[in-house]
Amino acid sequence: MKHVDVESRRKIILGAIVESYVDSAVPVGSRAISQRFRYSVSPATIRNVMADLEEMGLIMQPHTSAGRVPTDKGYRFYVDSLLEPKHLTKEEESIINKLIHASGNDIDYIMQNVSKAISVITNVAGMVLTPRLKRSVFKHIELFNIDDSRILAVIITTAGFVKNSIMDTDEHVTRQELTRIAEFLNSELEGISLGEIRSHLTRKVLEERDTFYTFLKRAMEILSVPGLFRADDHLYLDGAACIMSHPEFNDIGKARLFLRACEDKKGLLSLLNQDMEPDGVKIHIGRENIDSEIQGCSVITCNYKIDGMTVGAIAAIGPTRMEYGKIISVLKHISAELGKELESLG
Amino acid sequence: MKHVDVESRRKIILGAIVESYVDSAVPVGSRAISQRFRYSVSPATIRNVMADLEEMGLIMQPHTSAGRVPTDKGYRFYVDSLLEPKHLTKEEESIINKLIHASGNDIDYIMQNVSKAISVITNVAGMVLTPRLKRSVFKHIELFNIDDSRILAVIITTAGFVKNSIMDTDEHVTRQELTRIAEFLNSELEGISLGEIRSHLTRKVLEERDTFYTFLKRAMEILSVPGLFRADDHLYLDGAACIMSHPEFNDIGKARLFLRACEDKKGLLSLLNQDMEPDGVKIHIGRENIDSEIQGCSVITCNYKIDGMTVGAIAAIGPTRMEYGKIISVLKHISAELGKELESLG
DNA sequence: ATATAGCACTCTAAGTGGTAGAGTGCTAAT
DNA sequence: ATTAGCACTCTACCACTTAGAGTGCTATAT
Repeated sequence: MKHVDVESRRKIILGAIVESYVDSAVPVGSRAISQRFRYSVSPATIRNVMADLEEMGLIMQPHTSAGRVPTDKGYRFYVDSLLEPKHLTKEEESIINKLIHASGNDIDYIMQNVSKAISVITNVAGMVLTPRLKRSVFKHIELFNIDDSRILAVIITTAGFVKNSIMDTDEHVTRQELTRIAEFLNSELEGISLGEIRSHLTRKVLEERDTFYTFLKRAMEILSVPGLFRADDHLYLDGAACIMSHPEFNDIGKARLFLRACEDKKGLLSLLNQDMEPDGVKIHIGRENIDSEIQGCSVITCNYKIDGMTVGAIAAIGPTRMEYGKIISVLKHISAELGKELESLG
Repeated sequence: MKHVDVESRRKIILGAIVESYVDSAVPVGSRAISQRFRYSVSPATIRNVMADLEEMGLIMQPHTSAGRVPTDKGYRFYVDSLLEPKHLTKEEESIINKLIHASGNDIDYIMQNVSKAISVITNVAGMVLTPRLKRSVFKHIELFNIDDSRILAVIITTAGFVKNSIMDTDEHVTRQELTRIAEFLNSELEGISLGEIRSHLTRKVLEERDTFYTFLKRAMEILSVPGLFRADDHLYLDGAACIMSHPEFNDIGKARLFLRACEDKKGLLSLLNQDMEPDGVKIHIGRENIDSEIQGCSVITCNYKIDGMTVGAIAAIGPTRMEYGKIISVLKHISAELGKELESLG
């Protein structure tokens, strides 16, 4: 630390400030940093560097005679440039794995446990976006009458998801006809993602206008029931309570805003959806979030995959002052484990 | 008010204290009560009555020179003996009905909207317990292979709920055999509640030991897959944020306890389950709740029915200081509307 | 040229004392 | 039985003080 160039020293000290502040939630002063390096540099020197960092907008003082606190920009720099991957402890891994893999084969239950796992390990709120059906691949459809005017359709995807939907029909469709339609669809749609089914069939109708027309049209009608492919975008959230243990939510007003944002779900949903495309971990710090209600918060998201295909996302949301390194590792790990678990169901 | 017997006067004043406190969250003094009755009795008289009520344990003083606050016992007396039914406004009814009936035929969405309706109208948290499958009546089952080693079972109930489950089999079961089993079950189980299916079949096996034995046994095996009748006890919760606007949660510690209790769900779940049996509205005040975490809170629950059969429950949870009259009316109304909505899906 | 010690300065958090106001209980009068 | 009057109690609020943490600047040492 004694003889390094000014650039490296700034980085080292910024890192120390961020880590110390994340750890203690108290503005960190020059003395504390100096101590952290066993007084190999004096507080006065640290103060000079701090003045630079403040000028660069990476840290700030809540008031004149307080220590420094990282700004959003400071966190961003920390996250982008000097964050080191943090390994999970054996214990943590085992808690996570237990929660995920002991869930039986009920998707709902798995999702609940995953969001709980995130929040328990990271001490911020955990979220999970259910696997998008649209991104799943068609495997099998079954159609049958449940009474004179209603048909039940059951679709199974390669990943083992089952989606069913009841539709009303004006005219009675015979069992034979339903079987024929199902057989046709089964051979026709194999390997197509659910999101593409409608456009695929429309194309087919145009191509084979004469031969199959009425038959195809009926199949289309059946599949066009609303709800069959409706985005099944359930958002699981857990650990909103443990957020309250962070001092930034001592102000009850902020706590309420945060909870409201969590309950609203629309904003978070769109954020997760938008973050699903690029692979890997995405980080949104403080004011970078469009959603004004959760400024002062950071959101870290990560997609998860089944058989190499992104189908959903998990996330952690908490105060800007969060353990970025740890949370990133946790999300990566959970994303992988969740993928495995879902594949094993398929 | 001037010339009534002492007993009635006590009741009237207790009622006034409760209502005033519920309204303002401020300990109510003798002056305020006197004013409430246009000074037809003087503060001094009120004080005498208050001293009696305090001795009876119905009200208490936070400190010597403060007004009075109802105790749990006071609320209980108020709720049991002097609560008058409160009618909802047209607006409120229309908001509720819009939320419930505009939900399409997706159960998940309906439940979400019902819990939101409760919390929006009552300004405390709303909860809904999904319809218990076990209490639903069997209508139809369909079985088919999805691949060599797995079978998909789809059960439909008279109320129109669909439940499906995938089961692994050691040996391949042919399509013909599945059809025969399904036909058998369809004729055998009609009108039986899902909860009774297993015992019904066990009895059957014993009765017809010789003729059908292996056939029945296979049917049993298929139906005994875990998860097919597993309690589908999803608990929907909404409005945890609006709880924070009540002054009793200004203490962040209490807020955290409350949130934790809401997230834990186990306690609430068992409370709702236990309250499902008796018909109508049930009220749990403060320390009456076993769950120590939500002491200081009250829970009001109400069952709901499909075709006269109780299948689930709704509830409101908030600080002890809540608008009992209004919330009771809201839950009654929503219970009825939810029942209607679910019947219309069946 | 860089690092450090020393010092004056600033600001907060916490504690102190004093006051106004709300509410009570008791007693005596109606 | 009811009420007016009064002494008493307790809280909430305000102004004020003080200790302590942290800073920036300057002069000195390396």
